[in-house]
Amino acid sequence: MSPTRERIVTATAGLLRRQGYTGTGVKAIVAEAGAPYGSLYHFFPGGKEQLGAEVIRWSGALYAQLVPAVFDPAPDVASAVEDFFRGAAGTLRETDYADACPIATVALEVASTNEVLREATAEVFDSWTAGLAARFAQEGIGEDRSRELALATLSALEGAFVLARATRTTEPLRVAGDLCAEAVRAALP
Amino acid sequence: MSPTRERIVTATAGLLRRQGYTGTGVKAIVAEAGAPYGSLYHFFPGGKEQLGAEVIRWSGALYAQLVPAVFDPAPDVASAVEDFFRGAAGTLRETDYADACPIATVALEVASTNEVLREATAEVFDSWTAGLAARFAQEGIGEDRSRELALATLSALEGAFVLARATRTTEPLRVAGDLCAEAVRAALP
DNA sequence: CTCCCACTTGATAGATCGCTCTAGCGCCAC
DNA sequence: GTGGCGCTAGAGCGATCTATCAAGTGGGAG
Repeated sequence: MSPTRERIVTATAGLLRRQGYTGTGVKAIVAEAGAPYGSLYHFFPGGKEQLGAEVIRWSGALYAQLVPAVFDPAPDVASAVEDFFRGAAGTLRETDYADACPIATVALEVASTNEVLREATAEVFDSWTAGLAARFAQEGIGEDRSRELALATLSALEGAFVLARATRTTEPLRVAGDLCAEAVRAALP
Repeated sequence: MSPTRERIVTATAGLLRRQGYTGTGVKAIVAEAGAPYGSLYHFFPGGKEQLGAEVIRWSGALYAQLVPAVFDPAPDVASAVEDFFRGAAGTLRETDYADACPIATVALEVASTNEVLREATAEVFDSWTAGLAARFAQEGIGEDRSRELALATLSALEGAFVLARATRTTEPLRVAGDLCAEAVRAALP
């Protein structure tokens, strides 16, 4: 793939994560990417919306890789959940509470205003849920219960991100992580 | 208070909830409020930012009233938590997945871009946390544990809103509500 | 070499952004 | 009636938004 196109995608991903969709201008994207203005419309003839949809899915796939990266080395699945929340807290602090979920801000913005982008965010959340549920099922938890735990864990994580970024504390991530880890532990056979 | 000023505040609250801060133009606000353009700047000389900060706090105070409204008639505090999530799910469905948290979208948008508005959202989240924690403490749960449960419950609720609006399902609210209610039940003396 | 096409470049269109400004309306005090 | 004032009313400013466009660059195929 063209390096320019790649730079546009990664630059947009960073901007969407921090400022959301409507808050990110095309001008800011090409400036951040160091790309000429016309190149963006060469690679993304659908404009900002097409670029946004692709970046949402790209960020979603990238973030999904964190699940095996954290769960594989963990001693058990419950402490993996704890590690996941703890790692997110660390990233948040290191980036001055900027880098949390790459798509949550956009998801809320577009949920009632842009069906194309809303579907992209829904796909990503579904894939994350499925990935997490598979991990739980792998430990012997029933399929339905695994899916419930995955949804609840993802909800707690996303919500903790909201509170943490607003209040500039990582406390929500700690207590939400403990709550989920405990629930997972209790569900283990 | 002037009825025009009040209409501007309520109209802005509705728009911020659905479309966020950057996605809501001043023109859209005055159109929705049926108010003349100049009136907005008469009542809010600080412009869009001042209006936004006031609306965040106003919506926060309004939403805080839901806690006693749901918790008072409930048989016990754990089922009150369940009722809260169930009620949110009902509202979400009735409004075509538009009306969830009145400030979450704005909170994520401004967390790294506007300190004035970020502080307003932080204040609201803090007040909600305190209100919820007081309810738990009232039932004999220790002060620290009450605060933890309040933070975790609020996190789960906010995150479930994100997933629910994106995927257009109320399932996240159900499982997150169950998780929190169970945790509260376990913490009761 | 020439031709071709993917890609770069930036000026610019047309719409919309937040905001300011002047003008005037309607009500109350005097 | 007259003056003052809270509020209404909307034209219009400069800036910024997304998107388009024509022109140009560069490298590989023939």
